[in-house]
Amino acid sequence: MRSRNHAVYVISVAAELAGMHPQTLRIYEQKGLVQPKRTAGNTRLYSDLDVERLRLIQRLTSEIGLNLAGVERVLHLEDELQSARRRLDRLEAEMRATIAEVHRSYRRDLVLYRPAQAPTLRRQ
Amino acid sequence: MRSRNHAVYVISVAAELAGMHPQTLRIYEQKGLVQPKRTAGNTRLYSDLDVERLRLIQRLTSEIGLNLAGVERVLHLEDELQSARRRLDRLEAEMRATIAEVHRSYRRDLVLYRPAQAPTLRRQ
DNA sequence: AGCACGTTCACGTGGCGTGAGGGTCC
DNA sequence: AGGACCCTCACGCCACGTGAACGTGC
Repeated sequence: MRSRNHAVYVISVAAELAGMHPQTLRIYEQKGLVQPKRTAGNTRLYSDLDVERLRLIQRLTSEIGLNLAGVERVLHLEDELQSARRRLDRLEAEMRATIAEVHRSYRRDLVLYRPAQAPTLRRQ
Repeated sequence: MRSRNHAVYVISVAAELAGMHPQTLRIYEQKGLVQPKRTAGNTRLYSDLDVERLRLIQRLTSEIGLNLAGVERVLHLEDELQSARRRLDRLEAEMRATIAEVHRSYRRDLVLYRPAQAPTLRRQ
């Protein structure tokens, strides 16, 4: 599965996979929308991730009707939104954990009022 | 300050305030980007909020180069992002409050181990 | 009665996709 | 040596802004 994610394609293949004209891919690179690697001989190499990104751009332009400035902006905003939502989820989990931790700490405190039983209760 | 927020403008004035052509404003309304009120005689009335929105659209199109589909999408995404960030802030505050509440509840529980003092400690 | 509003249509410009021409690499 | 890559230029189409024409409201 590692090797599959590292498959690379020359521009004609990548264009076919994304359903686009090869020249279009060159324009997209020029505008900074995709950054394929290059061989020593300057040939573009598109990864699966690059192709996926191309398909996303394809959707944004043809279905939604964005121009390239819009694609750039929307991709950036969607990244931000996704990261904000991830932070939200993480914070929620953290909140539950912290509250549980507070409960646990008080339970430890409580046993101090019954010193005779403390040793047995305290193990783990 | 209440009345200032309810100022309204006919299309020529609103267009001037936003630095746009009146016809452009009609197109934007047709595309759903702004929704000015109407008089009984069908004349458009733009509020300060409408004008502000027009200025924002102006920035997105002229400075950033979005087309109208992009403006619509970006405005929507920015709304979502803002609401996600607000939720994040609220959740943070709520988290602090909840943890404080847990602490307080345990402090009440603790006094139960000293029934003689409980009545006085319990008030409030 | 006149001016600014309403709508619809037409034109110009610019962004974007597509193709051709010519050079280079495998 | 041939085919696919590289780049640049040119053409065509469509979106958008702007203006004109014509009717309506204040």
